Amino acid sequence: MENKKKENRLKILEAASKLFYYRRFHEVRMEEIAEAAGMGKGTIYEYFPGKEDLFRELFKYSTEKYIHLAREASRGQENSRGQLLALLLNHIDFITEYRHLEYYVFNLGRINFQEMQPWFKKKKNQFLALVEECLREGLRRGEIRELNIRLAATVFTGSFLAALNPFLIDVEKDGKKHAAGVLDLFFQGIKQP
Amino acid sequence: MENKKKENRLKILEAASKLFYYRRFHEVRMEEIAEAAGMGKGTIYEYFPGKEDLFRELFKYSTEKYIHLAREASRGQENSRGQLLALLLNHIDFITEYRHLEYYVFNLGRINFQEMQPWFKKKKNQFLALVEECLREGLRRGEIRELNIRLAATVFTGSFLAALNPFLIDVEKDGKKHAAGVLDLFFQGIKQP
Amino acid sequence: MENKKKENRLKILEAASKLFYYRRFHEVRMEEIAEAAGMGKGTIYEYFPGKEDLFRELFKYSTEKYIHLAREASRGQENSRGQLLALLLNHIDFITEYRHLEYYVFNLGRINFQEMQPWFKKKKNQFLALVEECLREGLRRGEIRELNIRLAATVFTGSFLAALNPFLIDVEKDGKKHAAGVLDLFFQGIKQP
Amino acid sequence: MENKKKENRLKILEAASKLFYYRRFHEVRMEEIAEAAGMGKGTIYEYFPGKEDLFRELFKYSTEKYIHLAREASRGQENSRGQLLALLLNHIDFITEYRHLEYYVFNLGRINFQEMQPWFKKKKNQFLALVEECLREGLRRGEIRELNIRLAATVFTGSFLAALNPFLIDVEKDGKKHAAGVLDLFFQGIKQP
DNA sequence: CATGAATGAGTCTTCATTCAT
DNA sequence: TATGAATGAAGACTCATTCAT
Repeated sequence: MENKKKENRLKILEAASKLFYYRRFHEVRMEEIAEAAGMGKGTIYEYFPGKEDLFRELFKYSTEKYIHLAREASRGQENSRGQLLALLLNHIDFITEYRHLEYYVFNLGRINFQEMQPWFKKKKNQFLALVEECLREGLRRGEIRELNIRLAATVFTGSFLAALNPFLIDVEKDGKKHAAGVLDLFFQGIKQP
Repeated sequence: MENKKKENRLKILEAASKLFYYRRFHEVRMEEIAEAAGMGKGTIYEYFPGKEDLFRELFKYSTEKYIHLAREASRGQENSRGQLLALLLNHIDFITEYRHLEYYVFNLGRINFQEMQPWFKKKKNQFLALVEECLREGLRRGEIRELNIRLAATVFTGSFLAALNPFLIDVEKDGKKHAAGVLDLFFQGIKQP
Repeated sequence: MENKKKENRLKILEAASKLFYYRRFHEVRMEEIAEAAGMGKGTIYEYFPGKEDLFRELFKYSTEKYIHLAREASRGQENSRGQLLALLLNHIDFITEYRHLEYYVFNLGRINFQEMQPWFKKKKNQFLALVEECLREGLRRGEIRELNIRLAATVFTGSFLAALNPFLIDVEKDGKKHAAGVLDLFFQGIKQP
Repeated sequence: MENKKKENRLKILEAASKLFYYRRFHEVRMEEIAEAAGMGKGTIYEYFPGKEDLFRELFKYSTEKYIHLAREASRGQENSRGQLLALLLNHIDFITEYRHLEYYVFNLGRINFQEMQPWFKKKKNQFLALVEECLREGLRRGEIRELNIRLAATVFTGSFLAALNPFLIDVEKDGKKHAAGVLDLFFQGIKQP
């Protein structure tokens, strides 16, 4: 029974995330979510107090999934280049396979979910710490020059976004093939040596 | 009369953009926008056919303003480093002073404004062309090594998106002071030479 | 305009009171009230914040109307018997003509409208004061024996209820013809002299 | 088994009557009633077909209880004054101890339970007959003057409704101490002899 | 028999939009 | 041209009721 409960909760989150990706909050009706989750309208309210709450839970769920997958990906790589490439490729996988979740992770922060700020800060630091760890080990192994680790981690993460932000490129078409290029740029810089 | 018309239109756009920054589309009522713009509810409909349209116009307005300001900023810089720094600083200024507009430029792309896709693509290319131009000149002057210009432009732009994404850093506090650091990293890369 | 506003408010109150008399709160839909008041559903919300508020306002409106009519009725009677009879007849008129309002005046007190208790107490005392005034004058004129005026006022008012409570008689059929009998009993008592 | 059935039915009625006293029909949820009765939501439906039915049964249950207690009270009194006082005191006891039931007996009549009208009329007459019996015996014994017995019974009953109507007095504080006063007034009248 | 998870009919309420002034 | 009172379509949410366990 406890299992059924968790399962249903997940069904709702997954259904909702897909619907919310293409349409904004007010464009998605609770009834649609229920239908997509294969249950009755009223049932959603057994699992979430309301639409707003469901939306916030989605935000949490997505962020945690992303960080979890990133951690898995970087594990089992031997050098920092491999680890960072793994993070890049994972990112592209995520925004392709879970593109409906990516929106929450990277863009919802700006919206005024006041009460979630502390939680969000924690998650952000968890992810940056992961990148920093890769860089720090690279430094130890002499793969990376002496530099501001936190800044580098931030910029690296930003380069991911460069690879995906619709203002810049079409991820689905060009994402994966650009990953190595992005990483090389990050490693080598653009300056004439 | 023609002037009054333009003035009112602008008043509405400015008022709306501020309200939409902190709250989502469905959280802002037309009446509020009217009030903030100093006019009656019905009057907005003299200038925009509806709420959705107003929102899209906001998108256009913001994007054009951003590109205009970026172009101005890069002008009058002598080397590519100066130009790129100018773009970075302009970006930070923009997201500080016009933070309520930035949202539209960099995040609304993902939302399915089907009919605006072509327009959006054009604008995106206008901006990337500006960055590419800076890089290409740097290349000509020997400041920059041989590389894939378009990719570099994309990554560069991504790097300063990194400088603002709330998932990563607190722009208001840390934005400006990181600009040079971000640029240096972009120029030098992270690899041990 | 100010006039139109008051007029509409009244239209709603009158329509609502009729509907609420025969059916309970949850049985009457806002849409019905609107229809009965000759306006659109949304318009009611321009005049009352919600259904509950409308209900409470109805309570106030009815009580005030009753007291107003009672005051008018007792005026212009020369002796206490005439005044009390006028009150009785007015009561019967009220519960016949405004039967839909009477419910609120005499029965809603028990329901937990906590925040209205002080207001309600004030109204109750206004009415009892009116009855007491009749009795006190009767006493002065020697029409009435020495007695506890407040108690007598209370019992007199209760006798009204006797004349109307559906647990006891059918007001519409038997109300008016019993009024004088009730009053005589009140004056003479039932005891064998 | 048959016993258990009755016991549960009573548990539900008692629980429901308490909840309905302070809140209106639509404010009390079946789940609450079930909880208060110490059973599951579904179980109530084993005993009552629905919420409305439960409410009507409550009405019957309360009315019958009241009449039963009144009958008991008037028994064993020697003169009509004693009997009427007993009825008054019983009424006050009832509305104090079973205040949650009183509502049904004296106020629900007005609500349009069409199909219950005949039943209700019968009960009403049963009670009035009880009061009339007291008066008739008083008349026989010469305690009471010649009068319209039915009217007197009605007014008497009304007089103690007065003793409880919240429009008039605060029963809990003032109820009992006024009983004798009310009765005296009823016996003596207010007229100067 | 007892239960409570699932359901969806039913209703309040909001708010973009209209239009008479 | 500007307005804001009136409107009703649309949707979140509640809760009586059902029924599989």
